[in-house]
Amino acid sequence: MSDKIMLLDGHSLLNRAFYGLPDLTNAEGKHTNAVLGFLNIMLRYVEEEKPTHLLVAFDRKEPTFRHIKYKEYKGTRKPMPAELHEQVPLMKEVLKTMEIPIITQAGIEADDILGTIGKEAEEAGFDVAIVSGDRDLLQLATKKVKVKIPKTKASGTVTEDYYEDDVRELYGVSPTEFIDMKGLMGDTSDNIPGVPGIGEKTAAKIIKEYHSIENAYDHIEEIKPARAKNNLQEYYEQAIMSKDLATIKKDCDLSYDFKDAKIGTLFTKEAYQLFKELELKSLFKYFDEEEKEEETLEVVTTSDLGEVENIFSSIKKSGRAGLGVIGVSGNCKGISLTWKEGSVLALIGGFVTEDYLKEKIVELLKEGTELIVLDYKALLHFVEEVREYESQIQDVGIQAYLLNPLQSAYDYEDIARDYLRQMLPSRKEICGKKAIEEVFEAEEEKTVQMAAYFSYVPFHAYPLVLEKLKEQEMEELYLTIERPTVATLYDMEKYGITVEKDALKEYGDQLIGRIEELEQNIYEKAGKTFNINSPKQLGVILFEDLKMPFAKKTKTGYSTNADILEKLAPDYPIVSEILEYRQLTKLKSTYADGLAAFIQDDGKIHSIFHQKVTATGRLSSSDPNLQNIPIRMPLGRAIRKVFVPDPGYVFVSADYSQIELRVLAHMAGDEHLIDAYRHGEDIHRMTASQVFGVPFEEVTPLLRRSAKAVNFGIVYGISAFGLSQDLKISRKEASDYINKYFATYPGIKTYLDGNVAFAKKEGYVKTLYGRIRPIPELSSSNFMQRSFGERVAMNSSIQGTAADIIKIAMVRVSKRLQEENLESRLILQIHDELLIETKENERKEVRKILEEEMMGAAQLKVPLSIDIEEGKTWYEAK
DNA sequence: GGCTTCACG
DNA sequence: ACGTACGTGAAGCCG
Repeated sequence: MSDKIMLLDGHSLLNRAFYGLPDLTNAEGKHTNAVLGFLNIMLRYVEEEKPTHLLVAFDRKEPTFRHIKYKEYKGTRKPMPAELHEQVPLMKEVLKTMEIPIITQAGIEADDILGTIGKEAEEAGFDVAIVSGDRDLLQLATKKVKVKIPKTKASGTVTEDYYEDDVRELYGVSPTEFIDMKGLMGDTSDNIPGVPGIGEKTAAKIIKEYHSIENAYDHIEEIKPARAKNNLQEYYEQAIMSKDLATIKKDCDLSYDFKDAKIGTLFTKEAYQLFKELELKSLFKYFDEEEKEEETLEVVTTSDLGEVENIFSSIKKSGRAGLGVIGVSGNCKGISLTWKEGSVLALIGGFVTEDYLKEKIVELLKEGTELIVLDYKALLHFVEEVREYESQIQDVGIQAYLLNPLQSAYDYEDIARDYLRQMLPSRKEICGKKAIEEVFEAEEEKTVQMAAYFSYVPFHAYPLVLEKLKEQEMEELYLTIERPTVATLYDMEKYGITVEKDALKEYGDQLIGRIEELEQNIYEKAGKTFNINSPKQLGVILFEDLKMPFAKKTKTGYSTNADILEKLAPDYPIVSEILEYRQLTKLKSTYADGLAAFIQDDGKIHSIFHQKVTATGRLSSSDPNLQNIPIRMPLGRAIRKVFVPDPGYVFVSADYSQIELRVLAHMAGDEHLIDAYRHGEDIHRMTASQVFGVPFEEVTPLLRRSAKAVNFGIVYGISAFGLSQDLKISRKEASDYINKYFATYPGIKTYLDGNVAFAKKEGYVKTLYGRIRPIPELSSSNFMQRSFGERVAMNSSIQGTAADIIKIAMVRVSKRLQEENLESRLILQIHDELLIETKENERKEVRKILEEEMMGAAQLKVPLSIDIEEGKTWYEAK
């Protein structure tokens, strides 16, 4: 069997892959989708074609186009997006590690390289396969040279293979005649002019008959139709030039050696290292264990009590240990400890009881050991007593979140990847959906490894993470705000909030009747039954069956959201009923039924508060989300009546008044806005008065509402379009409002612009307390993404600073409650609001604490102000 | 699992 | 010309 060489068109394939795959980046923000796509195509073909030799041709530098002068002349040359551009050198590096030769040569384009090597390889007796995303390469097909064109589709990559005969079959001409055809018909995408008036049909007909432009010209009188004849006569020189432009050279002077193209292992150690760095996990399967050098941790799992005690005393001596708790929230299956290079202890099952483990952990802390964990709050759920030693506990998960809040997770495999540059199998990969015990029974070895990672990773990552935290000046933020917040959240989770189950059930039942009534009315008016909950079906009913006008937006169908339906409601009674139906079913499914499912045996809901989720530093809540309980509409608001305090307690709630605008006033240092707040003005009315040029007393409710929307818009990163949508006014008007606003508060404009400029330069924005939010979108080549990045830059330091202040307030309030030995406790945080379950006789004291600690949480250039309310239910306390 | 919609700040 | 307000989580539909 003869040797087979596969020649790849580097830029063309990268290009294909880039546009065929969704964006993908590694932890450092390097874009990798084109590289991955390229490799997937290449490896698949290596598998299918089994070539003995492989090489890749690249253009010299930029993706030079074949006919660059025309491109530039016409100004149609699109620059390569930066996200793709940066992947070109990366791709070359990858190929180098796989020992695949790259051929580039000054002044010679990639397809000429492919043409030349293809021909020379054929002459040397190789079977040849040329891979490119560019159909122009078809002219290189012969009986022995196959051209492969991959097509990246959503369903996967489909390939078209062309030998000489396949080209003939498809176009009716030979590959070389294909060039002549192009010379006649031209190619707008390549800016080959061709002959005016001759398209694909005519060109094919002429070349089929005369086989070349020159020969056709010799028989010019015979050419039909007349238009083609005349134009060919007139544009003959242009046709010849076009043909020349379209011709891929096969006689370039290249220096290369087929020997270098001989395929080696491909999957070298170096390649594995690089793939690891790029986080191309899906390619790991190609490597042998040898290249992976997956170091398994040496883990001690002793069943000798004496040995365990010995180890604990050497941990105490070392002063620091990584600690992992294995199990789910409080239900501990074991722990692992890492206390020096290469020493890991996993204690799972066997003689170790939960109480024994808890005791040992507290003992370590008592003797001054610093414990490094991935999730301090989880540790608290296991051993609450550790809170007394908070200064000795480091939460690497939170530290990693502060360094990059954009990640989706901060599990051990994430920290190991980002800071230790190790790709560890995740818990999910090891256990799947199974419970730990189950896996432990079947695969003890693996479980022990995983357990070890839980302490190994934080222990080894901590020094690195801490150093970066210091570099970024966020250590204080961590020590004074984030770490103390952990125990506060733990308390809120543990206390929970009582929900009256029966009352909730009744609330839900009372919705059913009306929902069914609406359902029947809607079916009747629609003339048929359908699933009202399906936006797709609903869209068809409204905009096709009932022929309602301007079915405006669409992506996967008609848009049927509340904004659109509200516009239709006045003219179509069915739409009002749909809106009401939507409202009621939301209340029923998400709140009535949804909340009921979370009520525990103690009659309470213990939702989870997340500290490592949001990009801005806010908290989030889940299972269930108690931060989005209805309040805006009366019927929804009523659900708050089922949230009640323990007997002998009341709810006291305190919310910051316009904290984000006040933060903005402070950070921007705008004199006018600061003055307004210092005088305790109604800020929206004030804004209306100044922006619309009306005396303060004469501001109408409508004007005030508009001004309020503008104030909101400013905080969100104002855009004329967004404001116009919100106020249902024209873009022009919205734009006028914005301009007037900035004229009124020039300091705000300067600040926002400065913030965007800073973000563009540094790649992130900062809050008042030093929290960062990276904004990778700002360097995107996509207009939409970049604009988004600008809005984010304007919003994040405001939202983030407000979040910082509220966290400070939470910690201060909790501390006061504890210090003063009160029985009242903080049970919820809803972004700008704190809810305190307050002992009846502590109401006065609690109000005082809230005022002092919330208002005193930050010293801004404007006062912080809060509103306090209280009641026997959450409904009343608001 | 992605998309839509909608509840909150 | 591009097609959006910022930040979340949950439910239901549908390929």
